[in-house]
Amino acid sequence: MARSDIEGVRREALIQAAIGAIEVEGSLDVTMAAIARRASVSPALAHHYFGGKDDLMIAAMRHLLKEFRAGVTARLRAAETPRQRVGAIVAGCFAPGQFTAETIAAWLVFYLNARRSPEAARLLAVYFRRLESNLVAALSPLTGRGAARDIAAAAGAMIDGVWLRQALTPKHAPDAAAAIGAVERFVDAEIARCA
Amino acid sequence: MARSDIEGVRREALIQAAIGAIEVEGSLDVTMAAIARRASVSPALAHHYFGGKDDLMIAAMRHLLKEFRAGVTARLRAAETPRQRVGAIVAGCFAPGQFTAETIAAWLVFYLNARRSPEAARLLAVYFRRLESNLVAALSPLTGRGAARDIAAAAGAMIDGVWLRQALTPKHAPDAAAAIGAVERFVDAEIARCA
DNA sequence: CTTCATTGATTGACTGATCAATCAATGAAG
DNA sequence: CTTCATTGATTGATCAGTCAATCAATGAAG
Repeated sequence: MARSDIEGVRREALIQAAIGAIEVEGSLDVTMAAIARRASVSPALAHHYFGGKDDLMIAAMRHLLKEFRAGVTARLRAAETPRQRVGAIVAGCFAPGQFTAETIAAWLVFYLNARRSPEAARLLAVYFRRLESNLVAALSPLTGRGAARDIAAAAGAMIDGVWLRQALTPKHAPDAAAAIGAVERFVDAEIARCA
Repeated sequence: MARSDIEGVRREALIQAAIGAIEVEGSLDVTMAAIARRASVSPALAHHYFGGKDDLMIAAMRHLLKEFRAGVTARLRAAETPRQRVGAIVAGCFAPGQFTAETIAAWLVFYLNARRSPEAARLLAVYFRRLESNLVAALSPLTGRGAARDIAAAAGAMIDGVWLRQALTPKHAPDAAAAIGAVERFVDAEIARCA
């Protein structure tokens, strides 16, 4: 492997290890040693590349955010009608990579962390704003701008709620189809109310 | 103060202090020293009454659960029609004591903790089961048992989602009326679908 | 093709701080 | 005098972060 690639590989491995450790532990209270062990490097190396634990956590969060956004935008590009665009966003929220108990637990951890870390709060705010403005844009042609805002807020809450419940019932495998169905039914009902 | 009351007073104070500390910190990673300081006692006393940190956390969680349940059952007793019973449950979820950013943060912390603590998971499971069965019982006369189950699950998810969003936007004070309105609109629409 | 200096990767050992938990001692109420 | 509440001091463990020292790859000079 070319030497210039090593840094990228290590950073990636450490970020994945951090997310994995957070998922398993259900808390940001994971040791650098545990993360480093997962990435098969020494704890010192994690500090070498990320400076400190906080920076690694922010990097891990940014990674999750980026993955999520990529899934949504890919689905949005394939959509043609406004209603399909709404469906694309909903489906993106329950994509196989996103809708697992472990990933959701990691999201929750980051949510809570945002209460303490301004940087984490800023990242999450950007994510929420993008998701909501995507939804509003997709809904506006169907319901008008004002109603679109209300529906987007409610649908967003419902999506988060389904996520949350899923994270807490590790007995059942996440049922993405049922989740999407519930949210879509809600959206359809709300659109009908505006027609 | 009678000597026999002291223990109860201290336990109560320590539980409240624990919840307060968790709310502020947004994590179970609060020190016994910080909790004890909030309760104006020494750290050693907290251990004396609760045995260990885990036990104190479980006690705090149990306390939150009990408060929540008391609010819902009080509202349920005042309801007369099935639809009113549904409304009572929804309103109970957004009661002033429950629907604050700090309390919600504490709930989230306990949620995540349930991934690690079997006792916490058991307590949460009881809470979920009760809430859902209350909802199903209230909805069944209106929609039939099968549909009631589906609607209860979706409404529960929506309630949790509204909670979650609220915990993450500490800028806005929680708007209980809007939250109740959104959930009730959803429930009404779902009931209408079954009529 | 060698040699060797440079640079980045990597680590083990260490440190200072923090924290849960313990315990023996104190003191007040009955 | 007995019992229980209460605490200060202490301990052992854990962890983030540091540092000086190796190791390995690259490339330039001869």
